[in-house]
Amino acid sequence: MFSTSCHYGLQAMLYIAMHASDESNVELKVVAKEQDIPRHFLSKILQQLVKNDLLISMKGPTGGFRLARPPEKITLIEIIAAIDGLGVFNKCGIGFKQCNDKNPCPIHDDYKKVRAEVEDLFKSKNLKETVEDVKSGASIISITGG
Amino acid sequence: MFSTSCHYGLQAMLYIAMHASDESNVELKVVAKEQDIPRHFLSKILQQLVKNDLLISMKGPTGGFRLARPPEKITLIEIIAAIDGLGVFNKCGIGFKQCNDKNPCPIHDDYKKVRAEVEDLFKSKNLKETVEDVKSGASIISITGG
DNA sequence: AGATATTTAGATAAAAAACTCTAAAATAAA
DNA sequence: TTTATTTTAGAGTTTTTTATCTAAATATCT
Repeated sequence: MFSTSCHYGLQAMLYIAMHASDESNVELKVVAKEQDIPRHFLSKILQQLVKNDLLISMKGPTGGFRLARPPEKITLIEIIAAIDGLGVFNKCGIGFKQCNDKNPCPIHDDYKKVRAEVEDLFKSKNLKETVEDVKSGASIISITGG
Repeated sequence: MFSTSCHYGLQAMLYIAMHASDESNVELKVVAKEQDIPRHFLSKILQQLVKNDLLISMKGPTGGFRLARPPEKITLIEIIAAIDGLGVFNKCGIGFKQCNDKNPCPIHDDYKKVRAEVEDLFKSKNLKETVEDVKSGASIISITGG
């Protein structure tokens, strides 16, 4: 569904939402280690999220990353949009370039419907909700990190 | 969602279902040209579909490819299974390896549901239906080929 | 048998994605 | 002001995916 980079981005954002605050950052190396993501690769991804105003970064000691906005104001689809783009939610299921509402492929209508459901799912879920889910024990985001 | 190979495989199967019969084959080069797929690349994909008993191939003049079974006995998910495998329908939406029903990620339940809907869509659609859709003018599978 | 047409197979190449390394820039703390 | 620590940036590598080329195998037709 999404690229590896996009998965890493989502995972990292979830981790940062859990562990950073208005007064404290979480370091790249910690995210990388806890979420088992290649450090330098993650570095590029977080830079991209900074550029897209989803994260704030600070250099030097006590530096690191924190959310650019309150977690309830960041939905998962924004993270996807920043990394993979929203193309996935607009592409033909069979890969026909010319497929659209006027020129539908044999599964166009059905596929369009479920595609929209997936999109709605990521659009409706924000980081605050994911943090609450993890803190309540309803779900997990890493083996160690809860 | 699926790899380029998988898209090509689906497109080619749809084309062959439209243009081959019990007594006639359709040639690789025709599928490649009409569906705008790189010829030698498509060759590998069709070989894979032959090995998975979805196509029959014949060499020499009048040779080519035809369906291994009646089109109503081939569902789209079999094509996907032969090329990409069914992994897509079983993977975490956020990319967590450890995510499952016991250890759910924050979107596990929702994602699982829509993932199953996508799977059902490809499971329920067979090649006969797609051919009928195209022949009735309800949908298209290529610019030239109807 | 010979000519022609087709798939099969293997080697190779190009492009994209995933990942690594090193050095520079910035900043907090001692 | 120096040192230590962290992000940033750019180049470079590896792996995977996508695509191409050539020759062999097979089959049809004359």
